[in-house]
Amino acid sequence: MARPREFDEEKVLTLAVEQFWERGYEATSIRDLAQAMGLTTASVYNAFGDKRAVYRRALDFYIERSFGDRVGRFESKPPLPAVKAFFDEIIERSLGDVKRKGCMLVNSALEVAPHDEEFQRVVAEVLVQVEGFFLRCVRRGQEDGTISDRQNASDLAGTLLSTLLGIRVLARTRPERDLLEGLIKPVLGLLEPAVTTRLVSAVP
Amino acid sequence: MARPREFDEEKVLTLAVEQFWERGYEATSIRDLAQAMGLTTASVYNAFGDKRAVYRRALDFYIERSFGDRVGRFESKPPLPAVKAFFDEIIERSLGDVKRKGCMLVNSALEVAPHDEEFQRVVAEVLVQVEGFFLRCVRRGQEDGTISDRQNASDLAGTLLSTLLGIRVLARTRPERDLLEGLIKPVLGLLEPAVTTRLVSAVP
DNA sequence: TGCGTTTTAAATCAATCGTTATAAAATGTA
DNA sequence: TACATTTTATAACGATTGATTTAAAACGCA
Repeated sequence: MARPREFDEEKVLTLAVEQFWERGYEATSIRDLAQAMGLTTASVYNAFGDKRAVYRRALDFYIERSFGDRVGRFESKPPLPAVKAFFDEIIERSLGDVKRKGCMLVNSALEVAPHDEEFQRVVAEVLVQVEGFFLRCVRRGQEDGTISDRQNASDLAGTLLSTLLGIRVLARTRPERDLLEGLIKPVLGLLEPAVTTRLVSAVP
Repeated sequence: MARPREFDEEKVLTLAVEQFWERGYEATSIRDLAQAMGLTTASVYNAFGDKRAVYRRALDFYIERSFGDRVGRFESKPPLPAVKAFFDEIIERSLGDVKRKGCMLVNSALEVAPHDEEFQRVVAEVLVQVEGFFLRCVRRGQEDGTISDRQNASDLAGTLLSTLLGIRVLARTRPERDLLEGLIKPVLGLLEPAVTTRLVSAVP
């Protein structure tokens, strides 16, 4: 019926993600983008619409790739190891981030979302999902006694979420292993059941 | 000797901060900037150099105004109340941020610093200073017994720093009081001395 | 009151911005 | 094989970008 596309949409979207992720929205021109995707500007506009639409698709693609499977992958583990493994992976990813791209969701939360309602909604939804993952972990752990119940589960989930975001920002300018691995220790200690409390009731 | 400036440097820098803070570096054109500062583009270039130089001066001005006095203001308080008051103020500032500008230092940590060595150094230095403030608070508290010593002081300082950055990011898309005030509770709980431990040693 | 100097204002520079025509190339279907 | 349709490549659109030029305006000092 018509001339077929010469490119694979997933492939060029991966390249678009790479470009926007590294340089951000404003600092990436359509020509930068087209070159990174291996397309002409005409093809970009024909296939995706305008620049904002490409960014939208790229961000969705990034979110799907970064949060879609990961949550499920950790949720099969016991609660405390799940949280620990989650942060271990984030720290390793941050330390291995030679180009200092950080997390594209955090980047768009600061550059794009504040001036664009739609992106604000998208980012907020993902943050709610991540918070939900933490909340389910904490609840499960508090029920089976593997996570301390001295603190409210919702509060703890919020603490974990803000810690995650904090690491992502901090690693952007100070990707130091000691700093990142050190700061996570007290947070994980917060989750561990208090042995001292058991000792008290065991003494008499 | 020559024609005097018609503007006050501090005043126009305050306006430049406002513009860069709200829109970021890339999304702010020289004409946006000049208009916000109430100057012509020629005056901007004559007085400051190029766009990057204006941003540099604006960021320095912001840092001085935001971190310069604040640290000293809290450091006169007892350690735990100092940390608590610091976060209370950050939360109130975040919730009152109608324009969702967030923290200009965090913004530049993500938009400018990754692609500019000089700004990377500037941002990193401020983060080290804030970490130092937290570290001094924790150390003082651990010495006089008002802050728990179950966790390493450096680790705790890192946790507080990442929590601060996390709040700044989170509030940008989800400025919800319950969320922010909730997440800070476990972090402060982390600092409080453990009453149970004292009970254990008091029993025999 | 001029002189030297700097800041202003206005216009303009080439380059790049996001976006779109135009027409050739490439397909399935008739 | 010719037609209808879509994707390509190339070029160009007006607008805006960061930055500069030119000349008038405004001072201190001689």
